[in-house]
Amino acid sequence: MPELPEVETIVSDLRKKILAKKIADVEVRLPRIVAGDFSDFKKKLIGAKFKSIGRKGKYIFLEISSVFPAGHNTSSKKAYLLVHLKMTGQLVYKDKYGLVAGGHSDSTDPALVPNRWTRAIFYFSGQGCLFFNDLRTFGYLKIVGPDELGRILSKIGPDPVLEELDINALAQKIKARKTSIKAVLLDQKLLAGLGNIYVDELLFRSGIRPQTPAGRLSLPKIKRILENVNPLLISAIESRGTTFNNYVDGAGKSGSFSQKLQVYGRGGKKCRKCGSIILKTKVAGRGTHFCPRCQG
DNA sequence: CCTTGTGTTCTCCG
DNA sequence: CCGGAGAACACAAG
Repeated sequence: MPELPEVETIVSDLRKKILAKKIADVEVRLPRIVAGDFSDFKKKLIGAKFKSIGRKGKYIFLEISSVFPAGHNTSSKKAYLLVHLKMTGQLVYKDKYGLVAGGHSDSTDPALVPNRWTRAIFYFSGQGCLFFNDLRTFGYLKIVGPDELGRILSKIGPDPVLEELDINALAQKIKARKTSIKAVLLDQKLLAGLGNIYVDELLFRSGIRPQTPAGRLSLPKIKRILENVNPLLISAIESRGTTFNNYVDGAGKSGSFSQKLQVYGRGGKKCRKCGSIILKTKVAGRGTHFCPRCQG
């Protein structure tokens, strides 16, 4: 599951590889993953370049710069390629297309692209391809203008890696919620970028049980959680993200933060801090892992 | 049956 | 009956 650290790793990888390369062609193998106007999709992309790549929370947006000849009317509004990877989406850049004969592979090895989960391919002039792979096809690609992009990004809360969080204001909001602290932290409208893995890890670091009603936590405890968010995400980015099932970086390689997970996916195993058995339950409809001793 | 991110819809409560 | 909150569902495939 790509969450903020994984998306950040992909974005920084792609910035080094695809910016200012002319898009020679776009192949869409599963039209369903293109949201919005399909004919507009190719029209806007082919012949253009990606001028910059941005991110907020788990949303990725690539600024499209047209490359019309001088004198051509380019006054039309800016366009962006908006990408959401949802649970199993990948964006993988390769210098060369087709490491597999026939351009089709059943291997889950992301080094072997395209494969049967490749949904779209961007071919750059000269050399280089960007593959959008998605096993479960929840992810999408969409051409959006500045207005729509702004509308989407304004619906989600601050990004704890890109912005300084207003801890006091956020703590007040959390205090007002009656649902579990885990459900609150998963809510992208409060804070953008946390998903199931990092919420479990964050609550372990903070010594708080995921099922605790948010409003029953003391303000100091809530602030402690919020102060832990940035360091946790930064350290995950330094490990290039968590590969648990499906995630790979912009070059198709795994992240190593999986080795540093304290609770996620460790149900039944010993807590690395106190030796207690990590419990697995369901909170907010999600698989939830916690240490009964370290987390109150 | 399980896994999960997000958008939508349903249900509950005051 | 309304608004808001929170829960449940839909989506998909292995």
